[in-house]
Amino acid sequence: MKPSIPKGTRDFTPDQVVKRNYIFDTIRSVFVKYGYQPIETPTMENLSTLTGKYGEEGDRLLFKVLNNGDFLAKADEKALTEKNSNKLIASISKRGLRYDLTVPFARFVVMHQNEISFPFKRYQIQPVWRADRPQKGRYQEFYQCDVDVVGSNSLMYEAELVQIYDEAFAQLKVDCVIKVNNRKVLFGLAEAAGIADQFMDMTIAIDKLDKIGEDGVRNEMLKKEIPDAAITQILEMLKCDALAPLKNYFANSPTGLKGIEELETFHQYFDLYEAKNEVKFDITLARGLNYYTGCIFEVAAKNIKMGSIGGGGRYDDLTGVFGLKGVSGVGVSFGAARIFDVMNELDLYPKQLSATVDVLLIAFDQATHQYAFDCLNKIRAAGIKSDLYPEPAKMKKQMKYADSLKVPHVVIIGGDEMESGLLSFKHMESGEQEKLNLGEIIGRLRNT
RNA sequence: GUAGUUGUAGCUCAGUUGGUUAGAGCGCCUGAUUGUGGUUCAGGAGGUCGUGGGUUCAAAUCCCAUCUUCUACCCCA
Repeated sequence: MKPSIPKGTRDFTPDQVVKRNYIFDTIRSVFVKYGYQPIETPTMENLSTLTGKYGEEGDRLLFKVLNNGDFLAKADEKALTEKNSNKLIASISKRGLRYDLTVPFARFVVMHQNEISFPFKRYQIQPVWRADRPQKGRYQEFYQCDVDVVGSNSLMYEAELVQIYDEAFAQLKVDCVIKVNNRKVLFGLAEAAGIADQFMDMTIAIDKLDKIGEDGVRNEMLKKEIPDAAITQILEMLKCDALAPLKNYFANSPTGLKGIEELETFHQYFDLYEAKNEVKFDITLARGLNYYTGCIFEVAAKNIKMGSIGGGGRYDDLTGVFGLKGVSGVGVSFGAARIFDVMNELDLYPKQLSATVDVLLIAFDQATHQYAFDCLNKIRAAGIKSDLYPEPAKMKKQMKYADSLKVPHVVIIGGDEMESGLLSFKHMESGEQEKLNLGEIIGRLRNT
């Protein structure tokens, strides 16, 4: 049969995994430094845990897992004869693949509430699945790196999470702009314009501003039957790039004023930190996921056309649906696949990143091969990544193998070398070669 | 889910109005070089033309279906 993989998924070669691990390790080290603890959750969740948490669109993008056994015998016959897929699902699928890491985390917090102490700071690096149409930078399977803290309303954490973004991307050398807004400010816009009940429609339209422009947003809102006067007022308010002038608009919107106050508090903390990337208030930042209630964040890479490489925000009551009220959470997510793509295109990886060994040993006959194996053990005992060509083959073949693996050094062991104990140590890039004993070779390799 | 697009050697791609045995570059293998890779030269291997049907004397080429790629919506990391 012809091998293939499902659409929107991909294999990772050793080279790519090394790069991806570099990203994970970098991000993880920042998480750990800021005091976050690792957790993992199952690949599959109960479908009931997932449905309804991501809006109608999200439900459509959920991967459902078909029940085992004779699932058709237990299927909803009415839905089956009606060919009503949505209705049928409940009776033939009780599990689904995780869509993000936030909802499973909320479930985790509720289930383990008596074992964890609040505020609980966790990070989680695992793949998620979405049945979306694949495009550039959009896959059906991709890793997310989430950091969240639940059980505290302190805006210190908003500042901390933006710091984490800044520090992680600075370490990865990805230039980016971190956009900050507050859902309450957006609500203030709707309230000030007298269309509080159409808040969601307004938000979705505003979110597209940089894509479809002011006129596009106006049309979008007109379609949703938002009054012309309100639209004009909203578009006017959207021109604000600072907090102070907004206060006048929000005179009659307590929620809007609260949003401003939260952003001001955020800045009181955050401004004590010297950011390496651009961090800016962007009133047009909306974000789709509707569980956000306070500050929201999004990260966009500079110098490249790519969707957002991270996003997050505060959600006041995510655990509420699982029966735990009044626990506030705030968190951000790193989109590993997109960061990976950005770093590939901009070639931002450190040069020494390599999947292979520091030295390859080669030998020419059975006696030298066994001698070389003994040398290999000693080199490995010294903690140096090393390997021996598996058989005494032609030198050309072995050298070519070393070259294709980009091994920086080769140790050549023939009869002369074995007798004298002075091995030929070759530096592949320069082509230079010298005779050294094993101890000296290990010393050289340690210093590189 | 809607609309379009792509698929030919390991990779990047040619392939005429349908017409002999489907090509190139790179890569790979062998040798020139019995102990020296990345350069050079000579030779060689490698293809169900995404898959399944159909039209035709004849299909990589035309038609239909399907899978996949990429793109715009939608949404999003």
